[in-house]
Amino acid sequence: MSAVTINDVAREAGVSKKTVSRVINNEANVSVETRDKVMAVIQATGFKRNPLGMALAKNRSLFIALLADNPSPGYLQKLQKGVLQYCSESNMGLFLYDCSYRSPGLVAEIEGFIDNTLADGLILVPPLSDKKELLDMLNRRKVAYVRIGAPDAALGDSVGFDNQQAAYELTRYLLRLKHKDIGFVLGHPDQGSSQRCEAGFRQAYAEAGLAFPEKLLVQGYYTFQSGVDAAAVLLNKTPRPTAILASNDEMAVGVLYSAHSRGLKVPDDISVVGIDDIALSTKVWPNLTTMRQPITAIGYRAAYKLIRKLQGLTDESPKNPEADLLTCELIVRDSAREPGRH
Amino acid sequence: MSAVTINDVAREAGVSKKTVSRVINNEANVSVETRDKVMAVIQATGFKRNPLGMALAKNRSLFIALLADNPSPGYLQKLQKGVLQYCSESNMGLFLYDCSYRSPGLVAEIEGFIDNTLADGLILVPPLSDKKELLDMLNRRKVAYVRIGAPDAALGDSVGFDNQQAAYELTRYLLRLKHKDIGFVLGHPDQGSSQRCEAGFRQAYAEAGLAFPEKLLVQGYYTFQSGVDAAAVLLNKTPRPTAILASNDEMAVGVLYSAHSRGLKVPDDISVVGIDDIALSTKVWPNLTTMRQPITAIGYRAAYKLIRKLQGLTDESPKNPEADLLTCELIVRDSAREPGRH
DNA sequence: AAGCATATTGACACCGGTGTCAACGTGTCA
DNA sequence: TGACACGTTGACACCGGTGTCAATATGCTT
Repeated sequence: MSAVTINDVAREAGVSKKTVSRVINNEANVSVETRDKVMAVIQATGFKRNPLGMALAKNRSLFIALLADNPSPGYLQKLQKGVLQYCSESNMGLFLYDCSYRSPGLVAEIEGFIDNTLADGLILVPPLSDKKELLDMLNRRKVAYVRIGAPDAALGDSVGFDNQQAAYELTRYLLRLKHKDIGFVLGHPDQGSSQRCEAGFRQAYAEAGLAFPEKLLVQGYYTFQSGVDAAAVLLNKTPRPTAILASNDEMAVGVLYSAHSRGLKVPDDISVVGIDDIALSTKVWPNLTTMRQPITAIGYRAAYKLIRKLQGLTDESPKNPEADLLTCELIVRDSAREPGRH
Repeated sequence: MSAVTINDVAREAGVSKKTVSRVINNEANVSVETRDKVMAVIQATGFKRNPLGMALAKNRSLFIALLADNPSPGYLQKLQKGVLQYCSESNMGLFLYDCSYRSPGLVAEIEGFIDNTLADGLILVPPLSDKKELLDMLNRRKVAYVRIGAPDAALGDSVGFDNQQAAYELTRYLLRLKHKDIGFVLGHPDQGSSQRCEAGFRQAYAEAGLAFPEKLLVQGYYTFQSGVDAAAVLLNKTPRPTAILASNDEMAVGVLYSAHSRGLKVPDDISVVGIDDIALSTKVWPNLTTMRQPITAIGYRAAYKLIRKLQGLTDESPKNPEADLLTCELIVRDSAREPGRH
């Protein structure tokens, strides 16, 4: 029990505890001498303010939570890393909460979580970040949040990146490589990012003056297994597509797997590309060509926005809204090349 | 603000707030009528106890934390899942904290984290769970903890599985397949699990009456990259080993990668096996033969032990110490077979 | 020198619960 | 009937901080 309390410091320094409170909160109107005296005692005793006492008095805990279900583990991992990093830097505690997007009691469950922890801010990972009932509940209870995903003024603050742009550029890349029959694996139909990806595919085809291969559009769900399954469908088509573009890397790795298990060589027999650049993409063979999404940076930025908001500070870069829509980058590795070069 | 407080309930029910406190804590010596009356008001108002008030009064938060650095992301992911599951079930909040095992200020940093969050229990993931200075600090500050890893009476409670047994059985499996020249990739030299794996390898060789191939023992660090590097060394040996056993799956996948990039076919040209059975092992091609470690169950059990301890309850299975040393299981997939069957 | 604005400080109540202890009513035993 | 154990209940202080407001000291104006 190193439990030095504010009372101990006050007594030791010969001031009231309110004055000590003023010093530790850096409030104005404390004379220099008093401040120095109190600071000295704080140093000497190793006093640390009890966050629970503060939380109770201020009705504001110093905890935020990351709410996620688990579409692509690698995505979540990188996001979590960025969030955690800013939390550490700003001495905030980060709660973790796993929930199931499809659970009927989801909103009540999350409400219970908030009651249990009194987290005063939440970071919402897709597809949670698009769930209207959830956002309504948070607004009603005045719980601050930042959404990961596409900006939508009606839904509140968000940090994300431009899926459509990513899919567009990636498609253009494949078209430049002279692929004609490209198979597309969509993301989860409930998630907006999936539709934006599709729009990107179409946009690239339209600009190239080509007809979009509707038959080669297959539904996926952002999971590895859905990538495996989608590829199984695509690889049975005649003519077989010469390239497959998956809406995230987790699925692209599933496509890779599916191709391997049919004895197809990547990229000789078929090219495969994804979006995200998760750690997995450089652990599989061949390494995945992908659009890099700065996931960790997004997590960091989301935590930053949320915590600044809680502290009542404004975003330091209000003139710079694109800071919340990070850009992607094509990472060329070994899973795609020109077709028909056996 | 649904903020119904204990005072509101007390007033409404016409009793003192202490009595309400008794009811919500399920204390004895409350008459049935009083209890029912209070319960009714609680239901009607939707009262939820404020965990911060409780924490302050009882000097016991309802939060625990998972402390980890990040050797194998897939391992951590599964562990986290198990921990989170029990936390949800018991209404505990789970803080996450990433730290760097090698950081010189590690102990002070973690102490700061505890001061910020007042977590009253910690789950320590290897290699943190072997760090003597850290455990000393926690004991001094009376912070409860449960270690993930091998039991060691001197170090405190732990949950783990038997690495030596796993390595032993896996080696036997390869020997049964008639492999002679097996390459071994060790884990991180600072972690006890690594030494236990090595002991398992040797034990299997000794029992089979074979000389242990000292030259085929290579240092790894439990990371993907260290697996890649170790395999690069092993694959240059003459004669080349016909199988490589890595001390975890993350490294085994690295070995797989290394083999692929030299144009070797797995398992035709070389067999590769790992330990853990993380999600990654079924996402790579070919699927990894491995010893399954019930990682999620270990996380669950660790959270269980910790939280029971905090509640002052004893483990429900005291006569069953092996509940804390979970058993492993050989999972035969496609990355290993008899050698020389081109 | 009186009048006033401003800076500094502390007393006190309060945040939402829990621990201690005394007061009360009831039943049992001698 | 008195003594005593026991079950039930509430008054009050307390956990460790913060908000409000009044008290005091200081400097400036006129």
